[in-house]
Amino acid sequence: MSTRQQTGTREKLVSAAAALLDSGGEGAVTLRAVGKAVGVSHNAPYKHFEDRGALLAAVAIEDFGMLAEESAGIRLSPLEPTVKLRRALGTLIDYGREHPSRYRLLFSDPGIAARGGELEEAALRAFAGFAAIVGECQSSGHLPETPNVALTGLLYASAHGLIDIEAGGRMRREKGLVGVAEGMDLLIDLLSRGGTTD
Amino acid sequence: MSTRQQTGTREKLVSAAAALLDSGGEGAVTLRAVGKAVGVSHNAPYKHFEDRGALLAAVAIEDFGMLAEESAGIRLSPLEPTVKLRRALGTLIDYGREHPSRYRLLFSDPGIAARGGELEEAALRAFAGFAAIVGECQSSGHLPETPNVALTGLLYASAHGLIDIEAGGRMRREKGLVGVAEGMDLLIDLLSRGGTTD
DNA sequence: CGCGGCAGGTTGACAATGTACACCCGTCGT
DNA sequence: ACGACGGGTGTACATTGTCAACCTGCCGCG
Repeated sequence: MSTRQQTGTREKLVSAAAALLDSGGEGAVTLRAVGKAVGVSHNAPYKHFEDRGALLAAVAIEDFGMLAEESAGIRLSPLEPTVKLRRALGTLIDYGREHPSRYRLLFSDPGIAARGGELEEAALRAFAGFAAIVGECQSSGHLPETPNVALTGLLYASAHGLIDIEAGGRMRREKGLVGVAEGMDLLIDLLSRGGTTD
Repeated sequence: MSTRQQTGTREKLVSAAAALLDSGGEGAVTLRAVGKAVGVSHNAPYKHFEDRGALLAAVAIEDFGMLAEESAGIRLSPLEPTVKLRRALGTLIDYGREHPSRYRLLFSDPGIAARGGELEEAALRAFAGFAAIVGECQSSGHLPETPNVALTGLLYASAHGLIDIEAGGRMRREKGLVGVAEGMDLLIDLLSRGGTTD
């Protein structure tokens, strides 16, 4: 418990960047705008971040941490494994719906992905939490005995695909495409149906 | 048959943009660079496209058409339904591997998705071809009787997720994550196992 | 034939933006 | 007392999308 509120300009910068991301997309996150939002000059961010990408990466790290925490909370809760799984996927879906640009930053931005280090660790932590939940579903016989990483990756990728497509503006109802939540439910249903048959 | 090779600068611009996309990512597609590659001035593109986005959209439309054609070819071939499905997904996967930036442009770029019209039609045509193949698999009992759009959307989204994650640089072998092709195979296997049980 | 228009191209200018550099100030450790 | 250094500021610059004014060869029409 710490690493928090030391009045830091740095944290304000990260928050401002996240807010801009939400309101205007990645393009709206200009160093000048971020600076103005915090009340500093457009060059101040450079005292805290290597470059624009590092600022975005900081946003991503923070959000990955948040997602990992939620995931952990769900895992430790006394719910049925499949319920946990659906709930974990639900938080991801909600996050993607409420913060499409941030979602894309974390999960779909090549520029960010390249920037390893701390960010990569944060991402892996989040993934690991999810994997654990999938593992519980497998142990309890609700999901096939496929190797855990493979199945987790598949579920994660499917969720990502659905969310990403929706976030990208495709998958409108008019086209008859299925929604994100329905899509995941469908997938889980289909997977668990073939589950017990080894 | 026409609307083709009239020596047009326009087509050269599209090709150059596609090439730059391949070699240096979306960021490398500057109007100046495209112009230089074609041998015209940096403002020439404006005589053919509304703005930079329209140029990118043209690339996307062309590629969507190509993918739709491939899809149609596969559908009309005398293969087993599931083989067709795997092959159709395979072409998508290959396309994503060979042209990651272009793939993202078509399937994962919010700026492009917003630009409806001709592009949307092209995308829907490609999707329809894929849906038809999925339909064949369902009729032949190889895939569950779930409503076609839903299942198609799910398969398409899963493939997209896997490809997108790989294209983004995540999903490295070292992390133990499954590869794109293996992921799709796994999904199809799991789905078809529960299929006949309605 | 002459000529007006127009598609397609050119140059120049502009504002926004990421980034580099030089400078400035207040707080500490010594 | 003081020097270094974290955190800030302002200026400057190259790159880029976009706009506007201008040019130019071709084509249809009088």
